[in-house]
Amino acid sequence: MHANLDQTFAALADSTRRAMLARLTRGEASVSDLAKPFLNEMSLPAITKHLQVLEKAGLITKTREAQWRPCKLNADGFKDVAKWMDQYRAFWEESFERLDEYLKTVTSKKHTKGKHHGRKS
Amino acid sequence: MHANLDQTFAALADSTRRAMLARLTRGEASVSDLAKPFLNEMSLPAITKHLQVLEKAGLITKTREAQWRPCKLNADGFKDVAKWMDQYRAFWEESFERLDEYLKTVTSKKHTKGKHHGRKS
DNA sequence: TTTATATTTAACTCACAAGTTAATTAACTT
DNA sequence: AAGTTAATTAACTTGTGAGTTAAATATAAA
Repeated sequence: MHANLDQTFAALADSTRRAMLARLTRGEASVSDLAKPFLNEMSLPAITKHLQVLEKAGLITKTREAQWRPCKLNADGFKDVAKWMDQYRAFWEESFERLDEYLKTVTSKKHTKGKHHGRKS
Repeated sequence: MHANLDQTFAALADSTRRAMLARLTRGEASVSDLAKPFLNEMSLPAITKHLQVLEKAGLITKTREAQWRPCKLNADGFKDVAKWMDQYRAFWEESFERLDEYLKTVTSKKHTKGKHHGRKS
């Protein structure tokens, strides 16, 4: 099932779904595990739908274990996004450097280096 | 005008808008420049709306020059996405490495290294 | 001042995403 | 077999995103 970027970005455009992904960085979780933080805000079928969106977007995979459906992150979707982002990396990293240059001219205090995700000094 | 991730990802979930961003990597462009490739598929007001979405998402900025509105990429939106992606980088890069390991076990041919965007060997 | 070019706003339609409740399927437990 | 827990499906409502056409605004050129 090959997701396209439209689906993947659309899946990411929802904070509930992003929170679910964040939870999954700490390891596999069942649907009800993932649902727990949201059951005061929305119903279980809503959760099921969110997970279906994430799965079709290639961001998670769901397996079966007795009556549970363990979910885990799927690298495919993330890779697609990362690959797409790569064509813009030069642009926004350059803009970090412009900021650095700027700060050097207006600031006497030293500003911490390596703040920008440790990349490119 | 501070965009949130919901808006930014939603803006990216449309191939017309992504094509506009791609065009802008080659430099500033007016609304009608950006519209040109799409005018057989959609009207000019539709283009205007797409650009408004991109602007509110913090992905482009629009300025004024006579009757034109030159647009250019805005690093802010890209940084936000990149920052968010960073918390998953370890995960999907690790999965590249797992793939490397796997390929070593099933393949006798050498497979090219540094293919994965040159990162992490 | 009129006309042409560039872009936006207004008002509307249509499709679809996100939520709901009620009913259903699936596997385990007693 | 009956009951419990986990998750999904069905059917529906509602809000919003993406497109439309027609009209309005803004600047430049004649």
